[in-house]
Amino acid sequence: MSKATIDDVARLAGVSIKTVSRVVNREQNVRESTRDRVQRAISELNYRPNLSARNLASLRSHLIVLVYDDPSAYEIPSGGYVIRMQQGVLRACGAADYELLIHPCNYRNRNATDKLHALIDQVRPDGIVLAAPLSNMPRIVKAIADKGTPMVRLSPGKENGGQFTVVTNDREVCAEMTRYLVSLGHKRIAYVTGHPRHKAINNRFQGYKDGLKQSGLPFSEDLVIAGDNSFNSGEAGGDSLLSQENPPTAIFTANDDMAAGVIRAADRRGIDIPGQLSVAGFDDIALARQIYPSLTTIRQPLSQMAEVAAEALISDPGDGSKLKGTSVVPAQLMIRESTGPAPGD
Amino acid sequence: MSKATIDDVARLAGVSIKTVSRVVNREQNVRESTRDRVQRAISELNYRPNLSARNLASLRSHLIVLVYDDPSAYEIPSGGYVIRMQQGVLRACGAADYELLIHPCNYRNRNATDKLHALIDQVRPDGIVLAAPLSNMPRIVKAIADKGTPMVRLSPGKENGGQFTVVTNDREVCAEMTRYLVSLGHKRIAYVTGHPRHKAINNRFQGYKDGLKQSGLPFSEDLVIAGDNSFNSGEAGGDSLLSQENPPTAIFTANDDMAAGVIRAADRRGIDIPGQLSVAGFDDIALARQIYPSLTTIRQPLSQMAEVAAEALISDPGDGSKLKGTSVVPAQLMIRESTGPAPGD
DNA sequence: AAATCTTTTGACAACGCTGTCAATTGAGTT
DNA sequence: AACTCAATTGACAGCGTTGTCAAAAGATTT
Repeated sequence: MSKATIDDVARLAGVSIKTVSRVVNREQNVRESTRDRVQRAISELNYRPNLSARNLASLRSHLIVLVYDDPSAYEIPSGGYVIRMQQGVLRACGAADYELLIHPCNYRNRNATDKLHALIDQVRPDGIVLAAPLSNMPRIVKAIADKGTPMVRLSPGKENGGQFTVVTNDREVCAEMTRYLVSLGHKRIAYVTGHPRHKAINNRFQGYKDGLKQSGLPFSEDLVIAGDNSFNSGEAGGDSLLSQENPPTAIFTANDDMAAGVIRAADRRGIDIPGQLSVAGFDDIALARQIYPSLTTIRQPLSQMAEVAAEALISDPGDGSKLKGTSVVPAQLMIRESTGPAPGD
Repeated sequence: MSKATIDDVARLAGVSIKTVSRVVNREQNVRESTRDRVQRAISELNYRPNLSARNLASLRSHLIVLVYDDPSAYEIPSGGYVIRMQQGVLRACGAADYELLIHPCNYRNRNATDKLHALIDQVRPDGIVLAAPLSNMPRIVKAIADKGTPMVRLSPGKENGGQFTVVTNDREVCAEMTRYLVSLGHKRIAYVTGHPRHKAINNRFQGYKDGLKQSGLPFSEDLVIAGDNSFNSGEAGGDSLLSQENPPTAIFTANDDMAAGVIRAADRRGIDIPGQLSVAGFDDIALARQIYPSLTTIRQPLSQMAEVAAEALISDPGDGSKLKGTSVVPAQLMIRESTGPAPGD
């Protein structure tokens, strides 16, 4: 039932509240002996500084906000994505006695920016971690920047809007995946693109093309199908590709959901994976390990990216000195069962 | 760049700050005309009350905390579960201008309760939504209750620890699923149990037994396999059941992950689902709709439960009058492709 | 021992709001 | 018109911190 305040601690330790404040905030110039005395009083009373009072009196709120595309706007919540980012931010918060407030943001909504403004005005967070695809929407970025709240963008591309941005090497790693498929003997490697709204999607497609070029293979429009990131569009794309006269021996998709769709399409046609067809995705969603065959894919280091972002916000002294440039956290190839040597190779 | 304060609004509207406060808090006894004037000033200045100041001055913090078992403690984050609860709480928060703070709690950790206490002391939330399985751990419940913070427990069972509890009818709905399988002609219906730590798991098992009894079918230990909620344990359980001399024609598992494992085991043996084997799970994770055949399962109304919980906390006037008893939100059977008539029926 | 400088400490005013309680206003009565 | 009572409004003191600035205490130099 404790609700010890700084006054209680000061009284018990026989010092002024200001000195207690100094100890709590790890300030310089407190005699070792008094610091000890205060520390003892703090733990005896189980004192914890009230966040609201701190926030009100100082410029730091000890609050980080994670803003991400509202998953409830989709039929199937792509929860894994969000959870992993949350975990990353929470790791950084936990290490620094910060708390995390979450704010799904539906950018399709007219009042999305109003809500962001309201949030910022009301809670005055020390920083905002802005997830993709919002991090690539000028309207959203501007809404936050206008308020002057420190922000870190999580982005799959290299582009930088002036704020500190944590990125992955989507393009490079997709080229790597493509080269890997080539190294298995595949010559006809198809690609299913995703929803062009996501910047990442283009980077991945570029990476696919880079990989072909680097391997000396020709790029062919016939082997590219437009999907929209959904399982269903992957299934449709797979159907379309596999019904060609000269079907591809490998299909690389811009995300795992679509890869799962491709696998289902192949399943229904009795096509063996990876014997007759190799399939690779992107994301490493939980499903990737659970389907049969398990899916070769690319894992975005979402949780590390979010952690790096939150750390930067927390450790910034307030002048933005830690919030400059770009930090690259590399993605990783996850080779599993769905890819294998090209048939007859 | 707005940072209008209540003083600015008061000045512009030509009233005292107290009157502005009254308007903001929708108090009675403000003349219509002054209310209008204040409202106009508020929207002109884009004023939003500072949350910390409110929190400090009043007993309400406009903050809800969602506490759940730390999913990062597992290998495969069971994110869907958490996301859905978050969505429910957020719905209630959005409707009432509340913010959501999330707090994963690793109960295996010695200092889990300390962290909870720290959180409560620091942010003084208006309420805590406590998710299962934490909601059934006396140590955790007590840690929160000791601080006097209003709390609502989300629980799969009927038990009630003295706090307001939002529950599902796990047991009843599992009996219903069992009866449904019987109605399809199945006589040998196996069951894969989950990790006994979760109270829900026992309720589900009881429901399975209830269903058998209600259908006049005998219960047999031979048809029960112990799993641990993981995909792998489901696969192992499936293998074991399907290698019996007289294998079951239907397998009901305590969660979807294990059901997916069973399906994989059947796949590998070339057993057709639902032709030769019906499989039913519990949870309705995203995977359930994505695998082939799609999974018949039971959907917990997690998001509604969380919403009901948060609403109760938000609407409680502070005397706990809204925080009594138990509220049941029924779960729902999701009949899909993985169940069908018993072979030869 | 006095003078100077540095380190350590404390008094007190914010921070932006709500609660309390008293003052003012307006309506209804006599 | 004076009086009563309810509705409306405002003054002011907190809420628990931190920032500012000055005072006190030590350390160093002369």
